[in-house]
Amino acid sequence: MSAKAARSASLSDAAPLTLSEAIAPQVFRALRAAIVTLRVQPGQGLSETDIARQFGVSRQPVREAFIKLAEAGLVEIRPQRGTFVVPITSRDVLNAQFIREAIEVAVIGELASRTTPALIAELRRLIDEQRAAAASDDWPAFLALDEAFHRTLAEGAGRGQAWRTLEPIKAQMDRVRYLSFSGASPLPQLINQHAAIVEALARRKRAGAEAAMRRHLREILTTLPAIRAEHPELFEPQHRSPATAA
Amino acid sequence: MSAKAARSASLSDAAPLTLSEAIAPQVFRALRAAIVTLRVQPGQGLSETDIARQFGVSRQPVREAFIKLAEAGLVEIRPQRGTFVVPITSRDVLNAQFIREAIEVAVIGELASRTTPALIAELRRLIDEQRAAAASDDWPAFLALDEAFHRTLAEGAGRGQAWRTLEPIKAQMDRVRYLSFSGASPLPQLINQHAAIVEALARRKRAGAEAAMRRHLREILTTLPAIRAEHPELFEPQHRSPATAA
DNA sequence: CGATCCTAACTTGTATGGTAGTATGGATCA
DNA sequence: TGATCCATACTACCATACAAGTTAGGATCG
Repeated sequence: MSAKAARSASLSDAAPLTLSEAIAPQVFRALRAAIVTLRVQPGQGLSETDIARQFGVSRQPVREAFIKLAEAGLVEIRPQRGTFVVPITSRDVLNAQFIREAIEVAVIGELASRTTPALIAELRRLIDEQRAAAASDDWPAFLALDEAFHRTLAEGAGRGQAWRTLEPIKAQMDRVRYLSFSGASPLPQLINQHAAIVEALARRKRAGAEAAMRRHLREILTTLPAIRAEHPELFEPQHRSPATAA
Repeated sequence: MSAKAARSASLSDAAPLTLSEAIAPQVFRALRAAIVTLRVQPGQGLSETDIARQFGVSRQPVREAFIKLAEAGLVEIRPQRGTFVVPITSRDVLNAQFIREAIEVAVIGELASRTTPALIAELRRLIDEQRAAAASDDWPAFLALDEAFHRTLAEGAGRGQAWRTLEPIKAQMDRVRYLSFSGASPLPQLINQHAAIVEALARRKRAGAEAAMRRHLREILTTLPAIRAEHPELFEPQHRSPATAA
């Protein structure tokens, strides 16, 4: 059909699009997942008409999904020109990390003085499951369990709302995290950091819990350069390397 | 025309709706301003058709504005039922305050070690203007200058992006701040807090600057109960006073 | 051969029509 | 008098049509 450049072959692979829910949010989630898992790569153009055809719906819900993706900073809508997946930029990743660290450290600080044995047990159960996922090298499962771990912390502190506002910001980091499965951060190390956080919480050591969380969340700062070096085509072009051009 | 309950008489008062920009964001900003300044009050219903008529546009851009308002937590879209301005809830205000404090304290902490004389001068200039606004009891001008003060801090720390992500969250607090003009927090006190922050920054006292910012941002926590008592109709009904329900 | 202009095929933005679902008010019946 | 049922008038959501603008490519002219 389209003689244009690389178009994603199939976005609606695992997209049954139930009718019990509005279409627009379903399309949004499907596209976000496709972007975060890099099935559609930075720089690629997304056409409302094209995506609508793939999902078998009209342009309207697709358009609304595009707007939400743009607010999350995953695509850029250029009026009358096109919509494009934005490249990963160190600037955006670092900014997302900064915001996430500020909020999650504050959450863990509050939680240290109001933690309950039930919560500690729940967190330890999640860590056990993470060890199981690591043992079978199931990276997607670990990502989901990691997400559950941090969300449980936020909800335990009564800050579930804060976690929800964090989600669009986290999306900026998720593409990098998805690339980390190549082994940038060994899973046992991440899991041990989780364990250290829970240990400090169990002993109600506020400063210790905050420091442990900070160390954990700064892991991405050390892995980012390696990932960028490994996949330069996914990142924005380097500022100015004097000896590269055509 | 409409025999329904109280409809806002005129939303398009100061809404020329320039053609050089897309309509949807303009409608969004106009509606947000109307909600934040309480020209449309909590509980009030907003109809796509009605608003579209008032602005002289179609329903589509109005719908997109509604979606963005819903993401900011200012309205609630109930499918096939209607869109309603959500009441102010202590829970949401407290949550917004929590997130804002976490981020702004982190920003001021970073800024303490990288501040410049030019930035300090700029901040002091803003404080002078705030004193002038206070002297003439110009509350809207003070609100704008307060916003500029905090934004300048964030941009000075190289965290302008963080400030932008904070904006939709701040909207939750803005309705309360708008009500504060009745004198909940005396302006000189707020300005002195600003001055204390800048003073700590100028002396590069990181802990002091963080503490001063924390004190400043927690001001709303003390004024909130009074404002709620003064305008109970703008807030959600009280949770459960033990002597009312079954 | 080279630069310029113009046409045609895209893009997003907006307007309008139609559909499914919900709330409301009045008529009907016990 | 009271409760129940039903028709009507809303609502948000989706589909489709149109408009405004941009870009790419080919024809034309120098």
